Amino acid sequence: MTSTPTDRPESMPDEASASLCQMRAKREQILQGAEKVFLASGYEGASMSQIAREAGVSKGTLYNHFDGKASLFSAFFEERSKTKLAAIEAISREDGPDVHSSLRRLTETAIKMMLHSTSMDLYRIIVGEAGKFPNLADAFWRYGFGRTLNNLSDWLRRRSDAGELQIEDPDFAAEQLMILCQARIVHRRRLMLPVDDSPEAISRLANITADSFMKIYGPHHQ
Amino acid sequence: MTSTPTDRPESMPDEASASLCQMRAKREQILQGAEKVFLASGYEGASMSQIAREAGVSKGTLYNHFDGKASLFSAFFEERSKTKLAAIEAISREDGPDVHSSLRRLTETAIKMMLHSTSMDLYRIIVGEAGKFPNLADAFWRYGFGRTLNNLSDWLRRRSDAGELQIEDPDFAAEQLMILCQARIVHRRRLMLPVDDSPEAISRLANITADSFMKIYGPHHQ
Amino acid sequence: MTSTPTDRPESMPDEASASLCQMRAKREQILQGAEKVFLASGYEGASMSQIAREAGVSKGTLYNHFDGKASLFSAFFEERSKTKLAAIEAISREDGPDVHSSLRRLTETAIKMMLHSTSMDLYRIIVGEAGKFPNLADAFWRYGFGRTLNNLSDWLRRRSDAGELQIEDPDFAAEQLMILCQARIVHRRRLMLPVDDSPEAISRLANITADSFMKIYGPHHQ
Amino acid sequence: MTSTPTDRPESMPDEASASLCQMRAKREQILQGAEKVFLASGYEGASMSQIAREAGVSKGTLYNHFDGKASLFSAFFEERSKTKLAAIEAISREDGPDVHSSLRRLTETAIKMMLHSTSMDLYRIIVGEAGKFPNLADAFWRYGFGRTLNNLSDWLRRRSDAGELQIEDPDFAAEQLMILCQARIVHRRRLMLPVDDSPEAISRLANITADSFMKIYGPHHQ
DNA sequence: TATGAATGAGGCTTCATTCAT
DNA sequence: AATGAATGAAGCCTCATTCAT
Repeated sequence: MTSTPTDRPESMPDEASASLCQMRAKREQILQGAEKVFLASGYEGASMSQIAREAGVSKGTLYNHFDGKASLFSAFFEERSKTKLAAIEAISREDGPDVHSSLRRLTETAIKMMLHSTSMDLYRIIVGEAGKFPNLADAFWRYGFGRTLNNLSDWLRRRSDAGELQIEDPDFAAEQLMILCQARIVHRRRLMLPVDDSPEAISRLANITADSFMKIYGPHHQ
Repeated sequence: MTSTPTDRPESMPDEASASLCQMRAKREQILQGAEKVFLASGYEGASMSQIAREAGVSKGTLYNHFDGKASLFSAFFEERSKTKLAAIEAISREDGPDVHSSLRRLTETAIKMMLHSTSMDLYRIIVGEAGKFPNLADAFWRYGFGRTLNNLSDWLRRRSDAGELQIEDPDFAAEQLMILCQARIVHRRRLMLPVDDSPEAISRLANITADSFMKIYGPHHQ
Repeated sequence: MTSTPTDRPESMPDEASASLCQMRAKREQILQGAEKVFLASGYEGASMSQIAREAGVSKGTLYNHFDGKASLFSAFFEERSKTKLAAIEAISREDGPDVHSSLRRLTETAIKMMLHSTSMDLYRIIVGEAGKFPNLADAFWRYGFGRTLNNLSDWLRRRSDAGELQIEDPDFAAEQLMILCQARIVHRRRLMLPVDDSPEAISRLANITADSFMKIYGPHHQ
Repeated sequence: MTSTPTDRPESMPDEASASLCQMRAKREQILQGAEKVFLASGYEGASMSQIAREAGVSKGTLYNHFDGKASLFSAFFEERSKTKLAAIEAISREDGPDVHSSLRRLTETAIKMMLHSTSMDLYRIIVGEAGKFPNLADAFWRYGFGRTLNNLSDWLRRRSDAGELQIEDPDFAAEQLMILCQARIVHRRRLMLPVDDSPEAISRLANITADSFMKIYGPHHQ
């Protein structure tokens, strides 16, 4: 931001920067191969050869960039959690007057998000491998669920402060909302059970869920 | 030919029954080894040698009783789903006059159930391997979650019919109740995240959850 | 032949003879299973379990009747060489006046004999396993090829003595005749090469072969 | 970029060619181990460990060079059929005036050829495994017997055209000659039967065989 | 730094054989 | 004598990793 336009003039970009670029590129290339294979086969089921083939590099290169299979797996998982996990970010847009319809939009977004294939796959991976890679779940939570919960919690607090909702513990309320969104579809999908996930079904579920949430935290009619 | 009509009426003490007994015993022995190893290492991570060692039988014996690794895994998973998955069964005991306190007991039971180590481990396994063993998730659901949902749904319908609750879709309500129970503790535990699962924390969560459910489906104050 | 009808009256046929019969029957049953499997898969390729299954007996029974796999294989091979290997036996029928047409019948018989599936399979087995079971080839020769050669040699000697053929070494001549019969069809079939083995092709080959033999050993036209 | 137009004109001494050389060497090394073991034990009897040990490489290396046991076996067999199977090639040297003595030389060469240990071993292998590897017999025929037959057939046709022999079907005559050479010694040796294969015995047999052939196809004394 | 051949441990499975019933 | 469960050695193959080029 505050850097002058002539940052790093013409002195050293010859090799160092070029090779750095290439390194980064190769690394990303490898991570893409790793993503494909790990998501498809899990940690134990994946093989370094397969990853190398998928990434279009040699097996040796894998070991030039990462310490080994476990290391590559961790890198892949954290990297992808960071970049590919969706979170409800644009929540401030929902600061309009109608809480109820905002909630309906939010629940629908949340359900779709959790059904998204990458989220699903990462969830399955992390639940399956959490025993072997306990630290990864943290990244998964931080970049995925946790981020959404924070945003949601802030929003709920604001609306509660505004009197539109009656929430004592916004953190917990956010978590309740998110978990309610998992009923019926998301929960079953994680087990690969057959389920109707048509847009209509999702929309219907989102509405009921928002309604339920309003019943819990909506302003009491008295 | 000359046997009386009451030939061995209640049993068959021959060798057949003895050897059958032994077979069953060995099978169970193997399943116990399999359980230990599969729960600890997952499907791919487990090795037949390890299982044989843990079960105290030779590697060959594994193949006398099961067709192979996948078959043993399926048998272990279905068997354990059937026998070890808890479900809320004794729900009719809760047919007392006070719905709210019944619900509190139910939520607490449900949370404890889902936190139980076997349920947890089976959940982690099945989520991780559902892609490779799609039929197993079905067993997991049928013997675990599904059974509880059915029982709960019946109970809710009865109380709704009795006017103590106002529920249109008891199946869905049951699912909402169960999923609400997973907020905060169960959900985090599945990812091996640190969480306060002390009895007090559980009790508190159970109460809040029951309260929330009552807000959704309780009789409207008029 | 000279036995009275009351041979072995009623004294001992109870168990001993009955059990002896059963033993023989089981043995034969096993040998049939062994034949099927060994012919299909060779010695190393066959498994005792497979043989037991095919024979309809338990694996243990195999070891009650034979010392082990090698022993069973030897027994099967010798037994089948003895009973199933065809040899040109009814050669004296060919003592009619016309040597040439007798020869044509003989060559056709010989070719068909060597093409017969059991002969073929036994030949393939013994050539493949001769290194491991050197003694078996002897049985194969004695009951198969050798027997035919002897018969043929005798016949040739007789016709030579009768002046119809001019043969100095009937043993060798017999061998030449038999080996000439293997040209074109038999030889190729042993290698599983595609070949026309229709009755017409066989008949044609038999004729040419007989003609060739007559050219070698027929009475010189003077 | 700055390379002269005569950049590496006749070879490519880079790493590529060096590593290619090494690959070929290792491959040959493996094939030698395979040859030793397969010839001694047959396909099923051979073990990959044994081959690796005999070849002086690790078991894994076998699989870097060949797809598996069957693949290695095929490669070994075709390779050895191509390079080690003898065929009567220098047959045109026999275009001298004396057909009979040429034939005697040919028969002796043929008998020795077929008795040669590699031919024998390959024959035994292919007859034993032709059921499992049908395509290999083809290679065996093409590089061994078939090649000789072709050469011989051409030669016979020439001598027949020259009026020295009277042959209508040179292909078949060639096959008869070759098969006649297998009487007595070759045929028995394939079954590992004891046989006198001294040079004198071979020479005697060769002469008789040539004589017999001349009786069939020699110019008719009129 | 990129390559990919080499390694050898270890995985799943089959097999001949034994032995208690 | 018949059974078939148990055994453990051995078979084929794959894998993560190393290292010379």
